[in-house]
Amino acid sequence: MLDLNIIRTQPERVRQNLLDRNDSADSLDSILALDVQRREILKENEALRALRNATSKEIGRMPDAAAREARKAEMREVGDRISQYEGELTRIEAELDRLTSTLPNLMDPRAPIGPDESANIVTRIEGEQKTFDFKPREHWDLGPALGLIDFERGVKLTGSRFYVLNGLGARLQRALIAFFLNLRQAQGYQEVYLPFLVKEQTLFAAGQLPKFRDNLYHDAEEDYWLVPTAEVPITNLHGGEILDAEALPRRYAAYTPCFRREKMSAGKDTRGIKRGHQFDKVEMYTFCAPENSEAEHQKMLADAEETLKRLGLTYRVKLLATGDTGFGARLTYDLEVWAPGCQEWLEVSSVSNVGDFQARRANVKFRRERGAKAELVHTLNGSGLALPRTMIAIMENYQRADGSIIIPEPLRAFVGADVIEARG
RNA sequence: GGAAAGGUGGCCGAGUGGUUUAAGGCAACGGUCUUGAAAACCGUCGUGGGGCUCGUCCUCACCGUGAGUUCGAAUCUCACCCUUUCCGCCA
Repeated sequence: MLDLNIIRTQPERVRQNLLDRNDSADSLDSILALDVQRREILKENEALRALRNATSKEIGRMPDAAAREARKAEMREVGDRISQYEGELTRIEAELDRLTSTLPNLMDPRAPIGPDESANIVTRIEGEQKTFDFKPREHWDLGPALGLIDFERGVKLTGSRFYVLNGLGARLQRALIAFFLNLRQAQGYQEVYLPFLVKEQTLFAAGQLPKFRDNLYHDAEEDYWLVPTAEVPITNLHGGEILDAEALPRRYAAYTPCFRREKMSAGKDTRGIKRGHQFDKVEMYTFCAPENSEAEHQKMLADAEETLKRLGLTYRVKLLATGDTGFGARLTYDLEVWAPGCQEWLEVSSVSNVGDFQARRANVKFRRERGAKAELVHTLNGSGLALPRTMIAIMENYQRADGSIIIPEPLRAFVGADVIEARG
């Protein structure tokens, strides 16, 4: 959520931001008009309420019954007018909320300006794209061949874009989760285990609702929503709280499955396990003071990169353009890992500084010192990492000519094997 | 799922229609006293919105949430949510 005061005082900045994001700026003028209306009515309504409060007190002290009744009649009329104004206010505020809650965050000026992903900038490539003396196979070929991935049975159980992991396939994923969480802990993130079902307000605070309703799974019976990322529950861990300055930064790491309807990317990446309706992820999340969010952003990016380095995977860092940056983010780096089988750079992490955007929606504040005014914190989130695509990268990068896959050293203890052997 | 009790500021807790401007206490913070500390005493001590004369200012809202009754609601009515205890069920 943007600060209404910024919308009011710097409307042109907000308008330009919407245009840079390749978003519509149509609602802006309505918002400004509603804001003026709201304050006019509020002012008059408050004057009436003040009058009624004062008069009601008088009535309580009046000894004369007739005079009392006359005053009551007057106040009945005032009450009617208050009701009218409040009906108006309710209507205006609902509309104002509806419109402002769909405005995206203001971009960091360092983000390249451009309408879509074509304007993203690759800032670095770390490592060499591996070469093979045979033609590397794609994971959708290798996985079933080694008995790691079973696409048919996933479809049988649920439908398209669901799959089953078997044996060492399942074990490899579990190993990655344990490896990630241990690394996060060493990097200063506290592990949390969270509900995978949340209520509507939790999704609103994280910025998923109302705008991205179509991409979420919802249980109508209980009015619960399946989390699309751990970012959603973590954002609300401190919802409505005022944190002590000494408690910041607060860094969390959580493993959760993520559920996405993928309505917005229907038809894209249907092959393999790159884009399912359910996938696992370890997420990093930080609450900090505003002046520290840039440093925390760099730390989180470095922490995510460290994961890929330890796994010996080649990756590149992208700075996302205005038109490709997520709704709540001010600045986002994507990490993309090289998959030599399908010959693609796969996004395994997205590391964003969200500023006070989610903190305002979730009402998370901190106090610099006793007696100081509570201020909104900044929040940051980053994948650390998405599991299926990391699995793809490992399978495709560590495959050998005979069809077997070497397990990267840091995972061996967790998997309990050094190699996934080809089947006879 | 059933029954009962409950939900008031950071915490405890009073408040059943108007002297409440949410009492009182605890904790915290500032001060006086003290060689220092404790004690005692004095003071400060919620969030959000709006206004202008921008202040140690005025005003509105908020006592789980939402409606309702009333000139006036923390207080009365209705619905819902949550917590605790007991019962049932269950990994």
